Amino acid sequence: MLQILIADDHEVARKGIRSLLEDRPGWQVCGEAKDGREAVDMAAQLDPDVLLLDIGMPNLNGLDAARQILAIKPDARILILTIHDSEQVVREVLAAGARGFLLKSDAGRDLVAAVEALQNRRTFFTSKVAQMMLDGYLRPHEESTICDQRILTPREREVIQLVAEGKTTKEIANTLRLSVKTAETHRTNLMRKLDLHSIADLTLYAVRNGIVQIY
Amino acid sequence: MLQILIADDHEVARKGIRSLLEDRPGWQVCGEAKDGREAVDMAAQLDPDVLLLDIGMPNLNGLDAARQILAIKPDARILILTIHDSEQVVREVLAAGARGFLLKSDAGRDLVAAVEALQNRRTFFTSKVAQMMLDGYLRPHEESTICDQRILTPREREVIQLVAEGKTTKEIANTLRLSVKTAETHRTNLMRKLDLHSIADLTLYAVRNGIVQIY
DNA sequence: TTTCCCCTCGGGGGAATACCTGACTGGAGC
DNA sequence: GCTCCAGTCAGGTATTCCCCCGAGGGGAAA
Repeated sequence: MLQILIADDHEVARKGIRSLLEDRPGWQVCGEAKDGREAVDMAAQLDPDVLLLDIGMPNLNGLDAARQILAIKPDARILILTIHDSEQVVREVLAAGARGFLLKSDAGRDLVAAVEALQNRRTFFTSKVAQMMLDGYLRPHEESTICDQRILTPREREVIQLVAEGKTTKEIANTLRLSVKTAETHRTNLMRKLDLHSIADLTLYAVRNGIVQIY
Repeated sequence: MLQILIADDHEVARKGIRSLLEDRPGWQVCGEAKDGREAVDMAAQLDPDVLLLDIGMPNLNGLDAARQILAIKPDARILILTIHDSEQVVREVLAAGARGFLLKSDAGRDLVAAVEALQNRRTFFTSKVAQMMLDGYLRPHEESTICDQRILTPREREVIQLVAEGKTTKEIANTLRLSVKTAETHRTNLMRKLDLHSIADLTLYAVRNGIVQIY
């Protein structure tokens, strides 16, 4: 039985995905997470075979969640679901180690095929993205904008997302199970690295770089 | 001689607009402002007949700038230039007292005609917007999202924009020529009105409601 | 006129931030 | 072995934020 975990912050999206999958014999949705952090925790507990992760989620976005999940479960096959399809996003998805990339607009048509591909340890990419990869595969990599991996460490990306979501240092420490001082240290390091000097600056940086979702 | 003031945060945009206008006999670009605040100051000093204001500008956006300019120069004719064309934006533009609305994508074709219309004390609206107004003119007004006029006072909108742009209280006080305490008061009032409790929350609110530009 | 509201400014105080120091652990890479 | 770095935690200090309080002027609306 193929165990599938769904992570999306919108319940309707989760239910919609579930409905597309659960009448399929041999497949079972073993859990639903409403953000990336829950997805990581549930992945550790439930050990799903395939994970469907939305990118734009509160607390921890889908890309960082994918990285964390693959660090503890290298065999997990991850399909990224998103509404965005820029080349930069695709690069980040691939760099995060995901096996598939599906636009939500294509999910109704292609979701079963995508999960089937991952089940058989193949990859799956939305047609538009597949074409994009063929067109621009050898183009020089531009600077990364979303969830920048070169500058920020994974922990720092987690912290900046929570900062930008309006959480206080104490809340961040609780969420990440850290001391307040450690959360402060990460925030300080972020500011030094990015040459920013206030919460508002960090928030704008996160918004501009897609680390948090606006809507 | 028709005196024209241009306000846009991008120099290339200002030069482009200027080039479209300055070979026209009887017209003169009397100044260029790089944000709304400069536009207000220059409008008071230069007393232009027609003002071309971009909406998305730092420090003070084009809509609030239009309101301030019309408060001190009721005869000024204002043309709003923007890349957005949602119905909500159009409503806000009209409510601000602008005489015209031109999409930047149409500027090359229609800018001269638009300024000509304002010169003759007529209005001008991008064709797409004109159609939109005909279609939906009598539809019930939805809640305002951009530069919300019902909840926030003009001063408060100025403050929240500066807060969300990462400025410190001291910088805000200097920009608005206020005491630090007054800037604090406005920030506090904003937080109470909006039920927000941190700079990051205010920033996200401003981003979500289009008070600041993200890109 | 009276009553609002907006704008302005101040005091005070507790909390949080910004920035510095130093230190320990563990893992990855040399 | 060693270095390097991410991650963890702590102390200290100056600054800023956040939220009370009060107060006065001015303009618009009742």
